[in-house]
Amino acid sequence: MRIAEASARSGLTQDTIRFYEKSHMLAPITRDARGWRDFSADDVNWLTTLERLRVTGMPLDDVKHFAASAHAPDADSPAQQATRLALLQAHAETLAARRAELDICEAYLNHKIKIYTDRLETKDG
Amino acid sequence: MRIAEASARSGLTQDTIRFYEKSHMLAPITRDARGWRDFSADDVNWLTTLERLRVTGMPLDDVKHFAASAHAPDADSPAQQATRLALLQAHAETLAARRAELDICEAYLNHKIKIYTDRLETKDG
DNA sequence: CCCTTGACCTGGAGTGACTCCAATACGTTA
DNA sequence: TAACGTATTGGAGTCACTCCAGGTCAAGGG
Repeated sequence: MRIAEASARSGLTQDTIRFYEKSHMLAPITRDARGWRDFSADDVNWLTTLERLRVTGMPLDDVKHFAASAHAPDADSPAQQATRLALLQAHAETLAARRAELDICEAYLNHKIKIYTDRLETKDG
Repeated sequence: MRIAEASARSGLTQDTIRFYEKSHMLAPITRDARGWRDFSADDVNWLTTLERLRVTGMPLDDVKHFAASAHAPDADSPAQQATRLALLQAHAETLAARRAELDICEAYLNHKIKIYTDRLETKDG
């Protein structure tokens, strides 16, 4: 399929897909007679995985390591799988930390909002 | 106080404080005879507020509007307070959305992690 | 008196992860 | 033949910092 469909299916923009290809995060994408990219179903699955990692905010350097491991000749060896698992686990920890931060921020914001609403409500008192 | 102490108290780096000043997000900071910034307690309170907004990921444009309202001559008027309240409420909504996204991402990550751990555990079977 | 140290100053370049744009190419439709 | 739609490329722009080179100034040490 062409880049428009790959984009629609993976949720990544066409620009982001091209950017990921430039950054060596994809297996080589074949080209048709016109020089247009021709994505396989596997390619789209990989793009979808990258999209999920991206939404979680995993740094591109980590995504690159993940990609390198997944595209290595021995990608399915226990060692490579352990490498990828370690990346995912480390990232899960940063997400947990971010959630904690988000909690604090929400509490702060709600506190501030309450101060403002209280003040505005009693402006005639 | 000087910038080092303002930085320590507010949690912002010295570079970020200078950047915020350049970007007109602070009330004018007085300078001593040497030309060094001299922060008042009020200045530091304001920096601390900005740090909280920053950690929540409020876009700088919004923070600038917030700052403009807080430093307006009629900053304490109901209209200006309502302006700031609206900014905070809008931001609280984006935080709620981000939390929802984070939930989905954590679920996805945990799912992936489980797949890997299961596969590695049974590698000898 | 000079030298070093340390805290600060400035303008400007670099970073990460895209995102947008101009110029170009090619096949199809009117 | 011209316009249209879909793609290509390299490179510039964006956001929110972050870092750096080169400089000033006051105090302390030899």
